[in-house]
Amino acid sequence: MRPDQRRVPEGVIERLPTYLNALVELRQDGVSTVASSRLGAMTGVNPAQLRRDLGYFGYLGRRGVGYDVPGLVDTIQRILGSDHTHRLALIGAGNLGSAIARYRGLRNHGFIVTAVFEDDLRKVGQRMGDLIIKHVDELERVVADQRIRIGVVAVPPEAAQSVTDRLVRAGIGVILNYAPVMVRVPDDVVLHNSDPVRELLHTLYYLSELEGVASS
Amino acid sequence: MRPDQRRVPEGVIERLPTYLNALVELRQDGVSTVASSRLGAMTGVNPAQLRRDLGYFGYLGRRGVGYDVPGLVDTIQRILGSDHTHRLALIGAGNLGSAIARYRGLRNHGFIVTAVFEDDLRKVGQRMGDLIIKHVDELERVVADQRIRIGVVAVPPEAAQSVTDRLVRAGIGVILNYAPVMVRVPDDVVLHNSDPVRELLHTLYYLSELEGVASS
DNA sequence: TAGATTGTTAATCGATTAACAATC
DNA sequence: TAGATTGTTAATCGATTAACAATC
Repeated sequence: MRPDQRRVPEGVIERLPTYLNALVELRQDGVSTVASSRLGAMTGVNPAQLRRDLGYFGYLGRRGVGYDVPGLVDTIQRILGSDHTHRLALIGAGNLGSAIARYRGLRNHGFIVTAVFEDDLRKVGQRMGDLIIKHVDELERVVADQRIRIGVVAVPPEAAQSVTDRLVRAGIGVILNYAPVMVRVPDDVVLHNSDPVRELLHTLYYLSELEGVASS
Repeated sequence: MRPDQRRVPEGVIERLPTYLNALVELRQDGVSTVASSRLGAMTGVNPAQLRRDLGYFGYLGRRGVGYDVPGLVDTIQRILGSDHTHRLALIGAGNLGSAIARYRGLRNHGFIVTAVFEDDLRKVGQRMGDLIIKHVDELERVVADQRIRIGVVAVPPEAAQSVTDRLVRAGIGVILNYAPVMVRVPDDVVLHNSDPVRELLHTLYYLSELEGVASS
């Protein structure tokens, strides 16, 4: 088993987008080469770990010099798959949906919302940015026609599971769920439940700890 | 050092909200007692790990019986600090801000948005739910008056760091940042950067892997 | 060449899991 | 009591870090 075929730990994959952010920043500033110590300081990662992480993908720095910034940007984008554009289907044209559609970070990383779906007939047919809001019944057809592989769920909690099931049936590969319920998907679909409450509860613990709240 | 004074690993804290969700569900269904095997199956956590996690807080189940559902709900809420209500300051009254203010999950877990701030004078003075949108210049005063300790940043990326700095100066303890930039805070402030793009990039990797895209 | 920084080995650390005596 | 399930020990696993020879 060659090193670049070894299974890559999930922690490594989670750190790649962080590296990418820092590297894009460096590239904008015209920096052509970066040492693991500097990139580590920028991202809060131990330099040894950073070198090891990059090693998983067989990416080579130059001893005594460091890593080539543009080259590493390209490499990480290729590893993550963000070196080409991805079409997103957005389900839910409420406040959250509008916020997502408008989100600049998405376009910068090659994500383009190419279809928006809604249940509410008053919204169907209206514009959202360059797109016309479609009825959710068209979901399967449009997803297939446009060969969309990523779905973003931004509907009320009651509707989240049924929308998710439709996306799965339509053959989508990745679902990002922003509804405040956990949804379930088959094993072959990649799911990310984004629950702000869970994040808040999690940080809350550290708040109490910081303030030294007695537990008795 | 007694076991309940040992430092609790971060992974444990991250799992607590998941346990809490499942337990609340069980409680709604009138289940009074649950074994680690069942709760583990519901949450995707190994039963042994679950028992160990609860052990960190000195919480005791009953051998041969399991864990008391309402008791465990109370205990986890107390550990996380969600056994009493928390006031939130929301900064940014755009689409994202509106979505957050309306988010039901928050109120269910004791989080109440009690102040909304905006930069845009056209929005200042308007209503959002029961609240009047305030100008961001009032932030420090209102946060101090209402003794708010949690701030949620939902402003455009350019404004995120300066808003964060104001929150820090106002003495806030926890900041949830939903703007698509990393912001920096002093060590004594708990920060959570919620970057949807990072989540997307991360899931994207698994999509390519699933589809067996060749890397050469 | 001399200085810098990598790639990688070995050591450390911590988290996860299996197993089982204790006990409800 | 017999069956069930905990709390906890010991074993495993994997990730992180320090250290340094290789090398630009």
